[in-house]
Amino acid sequence: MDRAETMTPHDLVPDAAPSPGIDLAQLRVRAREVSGLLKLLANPGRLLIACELMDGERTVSEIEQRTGVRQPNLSRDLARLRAAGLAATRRDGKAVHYRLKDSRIQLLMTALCAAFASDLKSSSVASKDTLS
Amino acid sequence: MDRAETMTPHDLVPDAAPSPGIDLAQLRVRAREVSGLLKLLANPGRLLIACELMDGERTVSEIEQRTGVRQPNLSRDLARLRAAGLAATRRDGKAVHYRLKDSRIQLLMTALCAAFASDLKSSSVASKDTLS
DNA sequence: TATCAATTTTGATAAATGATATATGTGAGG
DNA sequence: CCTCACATATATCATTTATCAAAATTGATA
Repeated sequence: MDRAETMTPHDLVPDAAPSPGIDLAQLRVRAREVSGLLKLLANPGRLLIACELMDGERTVSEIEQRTGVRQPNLSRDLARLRAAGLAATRRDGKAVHYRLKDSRIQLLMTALCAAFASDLKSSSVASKDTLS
Repeated sequence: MDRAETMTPHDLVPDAAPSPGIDLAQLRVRAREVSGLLKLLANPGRLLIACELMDGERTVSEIEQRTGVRQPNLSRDLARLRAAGLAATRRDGKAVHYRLKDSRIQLLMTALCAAFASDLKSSSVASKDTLS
């Protein structure tokens, strides 16, 4: 296929780090943990769930309606978020309210918004997952 | 098991959005695309690879040495990054140099650094993946 | 050709996913 | 108290996808 196709001359890309002062050390050391967090968001359904929770507390049924993720799968995904310490719950009668608990996921979601917000140059990064 | 166990009173968590002005609309609309990008980083090896490329251009062998990802797997992961339009290559004799191409992955990596940099309260988000 | 660098392929195993069925837990009425 | 309906949780299963290691392949240089 197209192995090393682009072949751009190096001169066009200064070899320096793009963002000068960022500290990658923690990321390297905790690569497992970080990638685990990313994996939780690396699914269209769970990403939509996270979007919902960014708006504040939401009931399971509310999330189901608004994301289209089917209830059993939704419940499973919410359980995953809880197990990872990213979400917490509160029961009010029959309904269970979910909310985000961990600040890192909020930082991350905010960064994602910044990266994709007014980003018209949509790339080819795609996924084959369906939506539950 | 422990269904809705935490039961924290709602009062402790104001229902308002944590970050006021962020625009989740794009994230929702492009959930597939975004989760596809996240999936690429949602693996310890690939995350380490991305860390390397944040520092600038790197040869495949350099990345192999520094990340410990075995060469055939490394090559496949780099190919994924290329296919997603996130990385570009330049050949110099036998060596192929990789570099990051897309600004979104850089924003994302920077955000990850910010989220995990001086974050001592390590959570239980973990992954079972090994390192290639 | 011999050799080193990088890529692709293959096969085995594990994990995620989506669908469906079933169970639990809670409040409302009888 | 008992049962029903509703909200949520869990179990299970078939299918897809990701993972890693090992082997075979291509590319470039000496």
